[in-house]
Amino acid sequence: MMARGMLYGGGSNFDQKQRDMYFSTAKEHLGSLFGPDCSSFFGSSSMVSFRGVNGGKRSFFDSFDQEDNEADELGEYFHQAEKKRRLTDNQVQFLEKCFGEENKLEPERKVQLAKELGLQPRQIAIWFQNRRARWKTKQLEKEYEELRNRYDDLKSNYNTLLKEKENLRVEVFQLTDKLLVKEKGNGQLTLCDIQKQSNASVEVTVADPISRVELSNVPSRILKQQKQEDLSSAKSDVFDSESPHYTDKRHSTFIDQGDSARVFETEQSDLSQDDDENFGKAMLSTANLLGKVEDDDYPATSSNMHYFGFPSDDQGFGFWTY
DNA sequence: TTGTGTTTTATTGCCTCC
DNA sequence: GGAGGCAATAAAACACAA
Repeated sequence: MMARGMLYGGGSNFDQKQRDMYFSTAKEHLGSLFGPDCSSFFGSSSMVSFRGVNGGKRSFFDSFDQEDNEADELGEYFHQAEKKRRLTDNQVQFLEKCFGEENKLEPERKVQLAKELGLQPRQIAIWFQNRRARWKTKQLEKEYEELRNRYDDLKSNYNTLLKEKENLRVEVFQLTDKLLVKEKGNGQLTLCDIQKQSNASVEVTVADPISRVELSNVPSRILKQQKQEDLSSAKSDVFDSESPHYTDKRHSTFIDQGDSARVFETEQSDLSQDDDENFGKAMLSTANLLGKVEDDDYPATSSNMHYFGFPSDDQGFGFWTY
Protein backbone atom coordinates (compact mmCIF):
# COMPACT_ATOMS: atom_id res chain seq x y z
CA MET A 1 0.00 0.00 0.00
CA MET A 2 1.12 3.50 -0.68
CA ALA A 3 2.20 5.10 2.53
CA ARG A 4 -0.53 7.41 3.60
CA GLY A 5 1.72 8.97 6.13
CA MET A 6 4.00 10.43 3.55
CA LEU A 7 1.61 13.21 2.71
CA TYR A 8 3.75 15.81 4.34
CA GLY A 9 7.16 16.25 5.72
CA GLY A 10 9.26 17.33 2.83
CA GLY A 11 7.39 15.31 0.31
CA SER A 12 5.96 16.74 -2.83
CA ASN A 13 2.48 16.71 -1.39
CA PHE A 14 3.13 19.75 0.70
CA ASP A 15 4.62 22.53 -1.33
CA GLN A 16 5.85 25.95 -0.32
CA LYS A 17 2.57 27.58 -1.17
CA GLN A 18 0.69 25.30 1.16
CA ARG A 19 3.22 25.85 3.92
CA ASP A 20 2.82 29.59 3.67
CA MET A 21 -0.90 29.25 3.70
CA TYR A 22 -0.95 27.03 6.75
CA PHE A 23 1.47 29.20 8.62
CA SER A 24 -0.26 32.50 7.95
CA THR A 25 -3.66 31.04 8.67
CA ALA A 26 -2.41 29.51 11.86
CA LYS A 27 -1.00 32.75 13.16
CA GLU A 28 -4.20 34.50 12.28
CA HIS A 29 -6.43 31.97 14.06
CA LEU A 30 -4.27 31.49 17.08
CA GLY A 31 -3.84 35.20 17.44
CA SER A 32 -7.54 35.45 17.99
CA LEU A 33 -7.51 32.45 20.32
CA PHE A 34 -4.53 33.27 22.48
CA GLY A 35 -4.31 37.02 22.10
CA PRO A 36 -2.45 39.32 19.78
CA ASP A 37 0.84 38.02 20.97
CA CYS A 38 0.52 34.47 19.94
CA SER A 39 4.19 33.81 20.12
CA SER A 40 3.55 32.01 23.36
CA PHE A 41 1.31 29.65 21.47
CA PHE A 42 3.68 29.12 18.66
CA GLY A 43 6.43 28.23 20.91
CA SER A 44 9.03 28.89 23.41
CA SER A 45 12.22 27.04 23.86
CA SER A 46 10.29 24.32 25.57
CA MET A 47 7.91 23.77 22.78
CA VAL A 48 8.26 22.03 19.50
CA SER A 49 11.87 21.45 19.18
CA PHE A 50 14.23 19.62 17.01
CA ARG A 51 17.91 19.25 17.05
CA GLY A 52 19.57 21.48 14.55
CA VAL A 53 22.78 20.82 12.80
CA ASN A 54 24.66 22.16 15.79
CA GLY A 55 22.74 19.87 18.09
CA GLY A 56 20.94 22.67 19.87
CA LYS A 57 17.23 22.70 20.49
CA ARG A 58 15.12 25.23 18.79
CA SER A 59 11.48 26.00 18.71
CA PHE A 60 10.00 25.67 15.33
CA PHE A 61 7.60 28.53 15.77
CA ASP A 62 10.14 30.73 17.48
CA SER A 63 11.86 30.96 14.21
CA PHE A 64 8.84 32.50 12.59
CA ASP A 65 8.91 35.43 14.95
CA GLN A 66 12.14 36.55 13.46
CA GLU A 67 11.04 37.99 10.19
CA ASP A 68 14.54 38.42 8.87
CA ASN A 69 15.20 34.77 8.95
CA GLU A 70 11.68 33.62 8.39
CA ALA A 71 12.13 32.18 4.97
CA ASP A 72 15.36 30.48 5.89
CA GLU A 73 13.98 29.04 9.08
CA LEU A 74 10.89 27.88 7.35
CA GLY A 75 12.98 26.24 4.75
CA GLU A 76 15.16 24.66 7.38
CA TYR A 77 12.12 23.39 9.20
CA PHE A 78 10.62 21.79 6.21
CA HIS A 79 13.90 20.42 5.06
CA GLN A 80 13.97 18.63 8.34
CA ALA A 81 10.47 17.53 7.88
CA GLU A 82 11.47 13.92 7.87
CA LYS A 83 12.22 14.37 11.56
CA LYS A 84 9.53 14.02 14.10
CA ARG A 85 8.52 17.18 15.82
CA ARG A 86 6.51 17.39 18.96
CA LEU A 87 3.57 19.69 19.11
CA THR A 88 3.80 22.73 21.32
CA ASP A 89 2.15 22.74 24.70
CA ASN A 90 -0.42 25.18 23.44
CA GLN A 91 -1.15 23.14 20.37
CA VAL A 92 -1.64 20.09 22.51
CA GLN A 93 -3.76 22.07 24.91
CA PHE A 94 -5.92 23.27 22.08
CA LEU A 95 -6.23 19.80 20.64
CA GLU A 96 -7.10 18.40 24.03
CA LYS A 97 -9.87 20.93 24.32
CA CYS A 98 -11.22 19.91 20.94
CA PHE A 99 -10.91 16.27 21.86
CA GLY A 100 -12.94 16.92 24.97
CA GLU A 101 -15.70 18.30 22.82
CA GLU A 102 -15.60 15.58 20.21
CA ASN A 103 -13.21 12.69 20.03
CA LYS A 104 -13.75 12.17 16.33
CA LEU A 105 -13.33 14.75 13.70
CA GLU A 106 -15.39 15.63 10.71
CA PRO A 107 -13.21 16.23 7.67
CA GLU A 108 -14.10 19.91 7.64
CA ARG A 109 -13.26 20.29 11.29
CA LYS A 110 -9.98 18.54 10.75
CA VAL A 111 -8.97 20.95 8.01
CA GLN A 112 -10.11 23.86 10.11
CA LEU A 113 -8.03 22.71 13.06
CA ALA A 114 -5.07 22.14 10.84
CA LYS A 115 -5.29 25.70 9.62
CA GLU A 116 -5.74 27.07 13.08
CA LEU A 117 -2.76 25.20 14.45
CA GLY A 118 -0.53 25.42 11.45
CA LEU A 119 -0.38 21.68 11.11
CA GLN A 120 -1.17 19.20 8.45
CA PRO A 121 -4.67 17.76 8.45
CA ARG A 122 -2.99 14.41 8.54
CA GLN A 123 -1.19 15.41 11.72
CA ILE A 124 -4.46 16.39 13.27
CA ALA A 125 -5.95 13.07 12.27
CA ILE A 126 -2.98 11.18 13.66
CA TRP A 127 -3.08 13.13 16.87
CA PHE A 128 -6.76 12.33 17.34
CA GLN A 129 -6.17 8.73 16.49
CA ASN A 130 -3.38 8.41 19.01
CA ARG A 131 -5.40 10.35 21.51
CA ARG A 132 -8.31 7.96 21.12
CA ALA A 133 -5.94 5.05 21.64
CA ARG A 134 -4.61 6.64 24.83
CA TRP A 135 -8.13 7.33 26.01
CA LYS A 136 -9.11 3.75 25.37
CA THR A 137 -6.13 2.47 27.31
CA LYS A 138 -7.00 4.73 30.20
CA GLN A 139 -10.58 3.53 30.11
CA LEU A 140 -9.43 -0.05 30.22
CA GLU A 141 -7.17 0.69 33.16
CA LYS A 142 -10.04 2.40 34.90
CA GLU A 143 -12.38 -0.51 34.29
CA TYR A 144 -9.74 -2.93 35.44
CA GLU A 145 -9.26 -0.95 38.62
CA GLU A 146 -12.99 -0.93 39.29
CA LEU A 147 -13.27 -4.64 38.70
CA ARG A 148 -10.31 -5.29 40.95
CA ASN A 149 -11.84 -3.21 43.72
CA ARG A 150 -15.07 -5.08 43.41
CA TYR A 151 -13.23 -8.35 43.47
CA ASP A 152 -11.30 -7.32 46.58
CA ASP A 153 -14.52 -6.35 48.30
CA LEU A 154 -16.13 -9.64 47.45
CA LYS A 155 -13.06 -11.53 48.56
CA SER A 156 -13.01 -9.65 51.82
CA ASN A 157 -16.67 -10.40 52.41
CA TYR A 158 -16.12 -14.00 51.56
CA ASN A 159 -13.27 -14.33 54.03
CA THR A 160 -15.33 -12.71 56.72
CA LEU A 161 -18.14 -15.13 56.10
CA LEU A 162 -15.70 -17.99 56.10
CA LYS A 163 -14.37 -16.99 59.51
CA GLU A 164 -17.87 -16.58 60.79
CA LYS A 165 -18.69 -20.01 59.50
CA GLU A 166 -15.69 -21.52 61.20
CA ASN A 167 -16.53 -19.85 64.48
CA LEU A 168 -20.05 -21.16 64.31
CA ARG A 169 -18.77 -24.57 63.45
CA VAL A 170 -16.44 -24.65 66.44
CA GLU A 171 -19.22 -23.40 68.63
CA VAL A 172 -21.49 -26.17 67.49
CA PHE A 173 -18.76 -28.70 68.03
CA GLN A 174 -18.29 -27.55 71.56
CA LEU A 175 -21.99 -27.51 72.33
CA THR A 176 -22.39 -30.87 70.72
CA ASP A 177 -19.72 -32.44 72.77
CA LYS A 178 -21.01 -30.94 75.95
CA LEU A 179 -24.33 -32.51 75.17
CA LEU A 180 -22.59 -35.73 74.44
CA VAL A 181 -20.84 -35.75 77.78
CA LYS A 182 -24.04 -34.79 79.49
CA GLU A 183 -25.86 -37.62 77.81
CA LYS A 184 -23.27 -40.08 78.85
CA GLY A 185 -23.65 -38.88 82.37
CA ASN A 186 -27.37 -39.52 82.14
CA GLY A 187 -26.79 -43.01 80.95
CA GLN A 188 -27.89 -42.28 77.47
CA LEU A 189 -26.30 -43.80 74.50
CA THR A 190 -23.92 -42.29 72.08
CA LEU A 191 -23.30 -43.37 68.60
CA CYS A 192 -20.36 -45.37 69.85
CA ASP A 193 -22.50 -47.18 72.30
CA ILE A 194 -24.92 -47.89 69.58
CA GLN A 195 -22.30 -49.51 67.54
CA LYS A 196 -21.13 -51.61 70.42
CA GLN A 197 -24.64 -52.71 71.15
CA SER A 198 -25.50 -53.59 67.65
CA ASN A 199 -22.27 -55.54 67.46
CA ALA A 200 -22.37 -55.17 63.77
CA SER A 201 -20.68 -53.23 61.11
CA VAL A 202 -22.09 -49.81 61.06
CA GLU A 203 -22.02 -48.02 57.84
CA VAL A 204 -22.20 -44.33 58.28
CA THR A 205 -22.99 -42.37 55.22
CA VAL A 206 -22.24 -38.75 55.53
CA ALA A 207 -24.15 -36.67 53.13
CA ASP A 208 -22.75 -33.61 54.74
CA PRO A 209 -19.79 -34.45 56.92
CA ILE A 210 -21.27 -32.59 59.80
CA SER A 211 -24.95 -32.42 59.41
CA ARG A 212 -26.02 -35.50 57.59
CA VAL A 213 -24.82 -38.70 59.12
CA GLU A 214 -27.09 -41.47 58.11
CA LEU A 215 -26.98 -44.58 60.17
CA SER A 216 -28.28 -46.93 57.60
CA ASN A 217 -27.44 -50.12 59.44
CA VAL A 218 -28.17 -49.07 62.98
CA PRO A 219 -31.17 -50.89 64.40
CA SER A 220 -34.19 -48.63 64.48
CA ARG A 221 -34.95 -49.26 68.15
CA ILE A 222 -31.60 -47.86 69.07
CA LEU A 223 -32.02 -44.93 66.81
CA LYS A 224 -35.34 -44.15 68.41
CA GLN A 225 -33.68 -44.21 71.73
CA GLN A 226 -31.35 -41.60 70.54
CA LYS A 227 -34.07 -39.32 69.27
CA GLN A 228 -34.71 -37.57 72.47
CA GLU A 229 -34.87 -34.43 74.42
CA ASP A 230 -33.67 -31.16 73.24
CA LEU A 231 -30.99 -32.31 70.90
CA SER A 232 -32.89 -30.78 68.06
CA SER A 233 -31.18 -27.52 68.79
CA ALA A 234 -27.99 -29.08 67.64
CA LYS A 235 -29.51 -30.23 64.45
CA SER A 236 -27.64 -30.18 61.31
CA ASP A 237 -29.43 -27.24 59.82
CA VAL A 238 -27.15 -25.04 61.75
CA PHE A 239 -24.65 -25.70 59.10
CA ASP A 240 -24.64 -24.36 55.69
CA SER A 241 -25.90 -27.32 53.83
CA GLU A 242 -25.68 -25.30 50.67
CA SER A 243 -22.01 -24.82 51.05
CA PRO A 244 -20.33 -25.72 47.83
CA HIS A 245 -17.72 -27.52 49.84
CA TYR A 246 -20.08 -30.00 51.31
CA THR A 247 -22.59 -31.54 49.05
CA ASP A 248 -24.71 -34.61 49.24
CA LYS A 249 -22.22 -36.43 47.12
CA ARG A 250 -19.82 -36.56 49.97
CA HIS A 251 -19.95 -39.60 52.09
CA SER A 252 -17.75 -41.68 54.26
CA THR A 253 -17.73 -45.26 55.29
CA PHE A 254 -16.21 -46.97 58.17
CA ILE A 255 -16.07 -50.66 58.71
CA ASP A 256 -15.49 -52.08 62.12
CA GLN A 257 -12.22 -51.78 63.90
CA GLY A 258 -9.32 -53.38 62.29
CA ASP A 259 -10.66 -52.85 58.91
CA SER A 260 -9.37 -50.27 56.57
CA ALA A 261 -11.15 -47.18 57.64
CA ARG A 262 -11.93 -44.38 55.32
CA VAL A 263 -13.32 -41.41 56.99
CA PHE A 264 -14.86 -38.61 55.05
CA GLU A 265 -13.71 -40.19 51.95
CA THR A 266 -14.52 -37.44 49.58
CA GLU A 267 -15.73 -37.95 46.12
CA GLN A 268 -15.17 -34.36 45.33
CA SER A 269 -12.06 -32.41 45.18
CA ASP A 270 -13.60 -29.01 45.57
CA LEU A 271 -12.91 -28.80 49.24
CA SER A 272 -10.13 -26.32 49.50
CA GLN A 273 -7.08 -27.20 51.47
CA ASP A 274 -7.57 -24.19 53.68
CA ASP A 275 -11.05 -25.23 54.45
CA ASP A 276 -9.88 -28.68 55.27
CA GLU A 277 -7.16 -27.38 57.49
CA ASN A 278 -9.48 -25.03 59.31
CA PHE A 279 -11.98 -27.76 59.69
CA GLY A 280 -9.38 -30.09 61.12
CA LYS A 281 -7.99 -27.44 63.41
CA ALA A 282 -11.41 -26.63 64.72
CA MET A 283 -12.05 -30.23 65.52
CA LEU A 284 -8.67 -30.70 67.07
CA SER A 285 -9.10 -27.68 69.26
CA THR A 286 -12.45 -29.01 70.26
CA ALA A 287 -10.93 -32.33 71.07
CA ASN A 288 -8.23 -30.74 73.12
CA LEU A 289 -10.71 -28.55 74.85
CA LEU A 290 -12.84 -31.50 75.77
CA GLY A 291 -10.21 -33.94 76.84
CA LYS A 292 -12.82 -35.96 78.60
CA VAL A 293 -13.56 -37.87 75.48
CA GLU A 294 -11.93 -41.21 75.74
CA ASP A 295 -10.76 -43.07 72.75
CA ASP A 296 -12.11 -46.34 74.05
CA ASP A 297 -15.59 -45.03 73.92
CA TYR A 298 -15.49 -44.46 70.23
CA PRO A 299 -15.26 -46.72 67.31
CA ALA A 300 -12.15 -45.16 66.06
CA THR A 301 -10.91 -47.00 63.09
CA SER A 302 -7.35 -46.04 63.60
CA SER A 303 -5.42 -45.30 66.71
CA ASN A 304 -5.21 -41.60 66.18
CA MET A 305 -8.75 -40.95 65.09
CA HIS A 306 -11.61 -39.78 67.25
CA TYR A 307 -15.26 -39.64 66.68
CA PHE A 308 -17.39 -36.79 67.91
CA GLY A 309 -21.05 -37.00 67.40
CA PHE A 310 -24.47 -38.26 68.15
CA PRO A 311 -27.56 -39.10 66.19
CA SER A 312 -30.31 -36.64 66.28
CA ASP A 313 -33.82 -36.85 64.90
CA ASP A 314 -33.87 -38.58 61.62
CA GLN A 315 -30.36 -37.72 60.90
CA GLY A 316 -27.24 -38.65 62.64
CA PHE A 317 -24.69 -36.17 63.66
CA GLY A 318 -21.03 -36.66 64.08
CA PHE A 319 -17.59 -36.25 62.71
CA TRP A 320 -14.24 -37.80 62.74
CA THR A 321 -10.91 -36.24 63.46
CA TYR A 322 -7.36 -37.28 63.85
C1' DT B 1 27.63 11.88 29.20
C1' DT B 2 25.37 7.81 28.61
C1' DG B 3 22.22 4.12 29.15
C1' DT B 4 17.51 3.12 29.77
C1' DG B 5 12.65 3.56 30.23
C1' DT B 6 8.59 6.29 28.86
C1' DT B 7 5.91 9.24 25.92
C1' DT B 8 4.68 11.09 21.61
C1' DT B 9 4.46 11.17 16.69
C1' DA B 10 4.07 8.67 12.63
C1' DT B 11 3.69 4.38 9.63
C1' DT B 12 1.74 0.11 8.14
C1' DG B 13 -1.63 -3.22 7.24
C1' DC B 14 -6.10 -4.63 7.71
C1' DC B 15 -10.94 -3.78 8.08
C1' DT B 16 -15.46 -1.48 7.41
C1' DC B 17 -18.47 1.63 5.29
C1' DC B 18 -20.37 4.24 1.64
C1' DG C 1 -12.30 1.43 -4.75
C1' DG C 2 -11.29 5.19 -1.81
C1' DA C 3 -11.58 7.24 2.80
C1' DG C 4 -11.04 6.71 7.34
C1' DG C 5 -10.65 4.00 11.75
C1' DC C 6 -8.03 0.88 14.58
C1' DA C 7 -4.26 -2.15 16.38
C1' DA C 8 0.36 -2.94 16.29
C1' DT C 9 4.60 -1.12 15.86
C1' DA C 10 8.70 1.87 14.72
C1' DA C 11 11.25 5.56 15.87
C1' DA C 12 12.19 10.16 17.56
C1' DA C 13 11.94 12.95 21.60
C1' DC C 14 12.20 13.29 26.24
C1' DA C 15 13.16 12.30 31.31
C1' DC C 16 16.12 10.78 34.58
C1' DA C 17 19.35 8.13 37.23
C1' DA C 18 24.13 6.75 37.62
